[in-house]
Amino acid sequence: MDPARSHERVPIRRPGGRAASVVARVHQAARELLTEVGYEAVQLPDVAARAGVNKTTVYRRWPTKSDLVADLLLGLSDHDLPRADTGSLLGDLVAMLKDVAELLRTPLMQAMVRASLDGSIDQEARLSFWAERMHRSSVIIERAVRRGELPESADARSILEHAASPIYFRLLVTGEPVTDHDIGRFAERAIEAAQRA
Amino acid sequence: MDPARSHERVPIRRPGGRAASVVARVHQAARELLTEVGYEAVQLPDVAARAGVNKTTVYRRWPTKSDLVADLLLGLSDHDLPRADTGSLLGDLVAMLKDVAELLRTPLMQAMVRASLDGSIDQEARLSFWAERMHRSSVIIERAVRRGELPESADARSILEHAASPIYFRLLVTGEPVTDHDIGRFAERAIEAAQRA
DNA sequence: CACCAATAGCAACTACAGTTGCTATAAGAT
DNA sequence: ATCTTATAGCAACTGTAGTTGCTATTGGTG
Repeated sequence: MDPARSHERVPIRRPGGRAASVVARVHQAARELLTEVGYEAVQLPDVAARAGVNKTTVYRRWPTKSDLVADLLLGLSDHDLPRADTGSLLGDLVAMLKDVAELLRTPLMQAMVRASLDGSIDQEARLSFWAERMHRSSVIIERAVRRGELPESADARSILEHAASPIYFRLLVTGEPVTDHDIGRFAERAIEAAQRA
Repeated sequence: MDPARSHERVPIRRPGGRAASVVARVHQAARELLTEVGYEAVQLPDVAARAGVNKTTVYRRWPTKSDLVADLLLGLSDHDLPRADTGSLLGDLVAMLKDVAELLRTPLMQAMVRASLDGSIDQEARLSFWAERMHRSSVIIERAVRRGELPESADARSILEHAASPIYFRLLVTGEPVTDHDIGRFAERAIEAAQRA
């Protein structure tokens, strides 16, 4: 239909020049403030000020605090997940769970999870974010299957969820502490259940 | 030391007359608004208006929204926990988990859990609240032990946490749905693990 | 049935989060 | 180089959340 297909109709007008720098600085400022004063106390004008950016700029891109913080969550990239290869499923799993626990103890992460409760993230994005994260960690399971520690039928997603959810539960909901000993138990439990399947 | 021990020094001046009615009405108004517009959109002045109470009254008792909502959580009484006696551990557990899932799907409960993340509840109160809730549900486990379905050594708290945390995880964190089938699996898994202990 | 302390209502205020319309700038296209 | 469009900055404004000092009720006490 369109003869000049080379430059389509699609508004590819979304460069990464100045805009990118603004986004980066605002994100950074938000992360800092969140860890310093906590979600509740963070104010968009403050974020703007710290980012060295005008208030309006922030408001136009992120109408609410929730939106900004949720955006932060989605921007959480890998480099804080996979983890070392310890040689055993238990070792890998424990290492991963320790990371999870550490992350969940930070005000930043708590704020991000919270923001996602406000519906500032469309359901689809939220689901795919967590799916992606799970997927990244599933190397652990794949390795275990290759080693023969788990049956071929093992479902990575389910195992990881099984092992990790009590940590989320305690750290985010009840506020109870999670010890390394607990983590060991959670990991063992999940492994046993998976082997039985 | 104090001769007139009959009317101590303690400011027992905290009757339950008018004050109680105010508290009740504000709580009610808050609950309604939370379910209608969601945590983020609830504003203390609105709550006051709906409760037919002056703004100042609300602000003086609950300085922030978090405080009010957290208070709501602590006020969550039993009558929505124990549950029917189905005759089997699995049946009881599944019934309980279904209740949990249902509760967690309400904006009200989500708001309350969220507020507890803001540190508006002192850690002690938060812990004892959840401990109490767990304790209430532990009849299920006790009955199972009596029936011989579980060893004497069974730890109610641990079993309940094991079975329930994936539900919290999905409904509060990832946003994934929880089906009745999932609930059945969670319950079975927890029971098997407990029997093995 | 006065008295007293606690707490609710009222009213006036203020500070500042969030909005809006306009101008300036910088990136991409030609 | 020039034109165009998206996006940032600026400045002035507005609504209202949250505060404060004072008065009015109310419920317990002797």
